[in-house]
Amino acid sequence: MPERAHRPPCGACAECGVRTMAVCAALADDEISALERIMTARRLGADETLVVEGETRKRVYSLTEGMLRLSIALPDGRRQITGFLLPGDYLGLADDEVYTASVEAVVPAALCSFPVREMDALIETYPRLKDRLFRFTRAALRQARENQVILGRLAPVEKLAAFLLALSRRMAENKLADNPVPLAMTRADIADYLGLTIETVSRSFTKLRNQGLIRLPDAHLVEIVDRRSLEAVAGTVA
Amino acid sequence: MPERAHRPPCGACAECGVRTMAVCAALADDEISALERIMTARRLGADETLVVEGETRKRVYSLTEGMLRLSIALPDGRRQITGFLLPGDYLGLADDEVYTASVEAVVPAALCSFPVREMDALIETYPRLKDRLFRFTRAALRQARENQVILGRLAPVEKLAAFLLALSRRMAENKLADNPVPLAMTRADIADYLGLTIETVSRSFTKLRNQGLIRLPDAHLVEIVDRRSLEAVAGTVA
DNA sequence: CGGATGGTTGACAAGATTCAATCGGAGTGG
DNA sequence: CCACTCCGATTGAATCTTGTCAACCATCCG
Repeated sequence: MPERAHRPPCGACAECGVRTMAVCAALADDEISALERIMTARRLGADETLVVEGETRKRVYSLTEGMLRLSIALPDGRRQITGFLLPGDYLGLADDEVYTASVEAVVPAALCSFPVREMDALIETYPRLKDRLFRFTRAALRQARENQVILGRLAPVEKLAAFLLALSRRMAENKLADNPVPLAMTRADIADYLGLTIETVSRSFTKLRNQGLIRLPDAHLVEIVDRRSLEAVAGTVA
Repeated sequence: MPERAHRPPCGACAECGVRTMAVCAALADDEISALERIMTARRLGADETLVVEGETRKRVYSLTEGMLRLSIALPDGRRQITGFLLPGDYLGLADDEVYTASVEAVVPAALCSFPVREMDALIETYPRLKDRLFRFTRAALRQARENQVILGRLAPVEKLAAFLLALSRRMAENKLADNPVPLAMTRADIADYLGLTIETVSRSFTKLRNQGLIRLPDAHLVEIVDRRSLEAVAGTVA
């Protein structure tokens, strides 16, 4: 059977790596075709833009591979990254009419794309779909509030420690390598996520390394050596 | 007719000041009794604690009068206020099993209290109730992300400007005095909300006042004199 | 009247940002 | 295959902002 354009990036939903974690997990195997029918596969190259804040919200997405960053820009160029999306995460939870954040690929990514209208219809048809999205939204809200604590009350090293632990935890939840943690994003991304400068992020990495809490085989791979102490540094946030 | 214990603080739902804004607005006048039946009125004195983070989530609330603060504490005593609740706001959107934040009254408050179990049942009975709560949750998520920008990327004066504008806007939305804005909370609350110290908050107020953007008849009343310029300072956040 | 609480202001110090230089790896082109 | 360039990351030094500590003020309440 030839490949169709609107097949999930990973083949069919049945064989999808995030089948048990993503939105679609709300649907049984015999219901999934309804979702497949309105779905389009989409691939993004590194740093490619998927959504620009302010655009009308026409499509929603489910990430299957790679990593995305959500960011909000200030008029003068400053930028705050409000979250990183991992495979299994849903994109479009927060917004109604227009996107309130831009979305770019951190690394090459694959996602399932759905028209909002048709997805909304499906949500009304399958209550468990709505429930699952509701659950996702609540989790996102908790995480955003957790981030408020990190941004507002932690010192740079503490922020980084909390970030690494949270990332490791989420990677584990989504069944990805969680130690050593591969850091797909750049120092600039981390800085814009934690409300710091790249220099301060770099120095914080060095501090954690010198204290023996982490190892850095290279700049994009973090081995958590002493999780307990790292948690102590993070103030048990995350 | 004598007052019953589980009447809304403001009388019956029909005469409630937030009837058109709160969760209950999802129900028609002839459906509201279902909500009234599971509801208990609750009043809080200033600084009284309603919820301690970590507790199991047994009840959810709808605020009818006053103001609440949501906060998360660090083991060493540092505190981040993640949000202020105004009349019409719902309490319990983010959490599942346990509360992830503490809740205290900023000023004397009145609220409708619902057992989670029975509320959940009602939510399943009245789809519009669920939809409204979903909408509330999305709005809360957007606001939390907005706060991430404020906390992560704005300078102190900018933070305060953004805070005052956002508060004024929300007060207007909830049909409360929006200019001059009554500041129910203390400088310490504002500091813990914006990730600053009380001294820096105080200095920022003084700066905005000296620039002629606001007037401060007293410490708890802010008149926005030059909204446009204040927005410029805030970087059009909020 | 006096004490307590919350707010403002000042002086100082600590810490992060800024600016600048260096390093290292990846990719390119000769 | 190697040299070169470019980009990201790290490190150092100076600056500047914010936090800290302290004093002072005003108001409220007993």
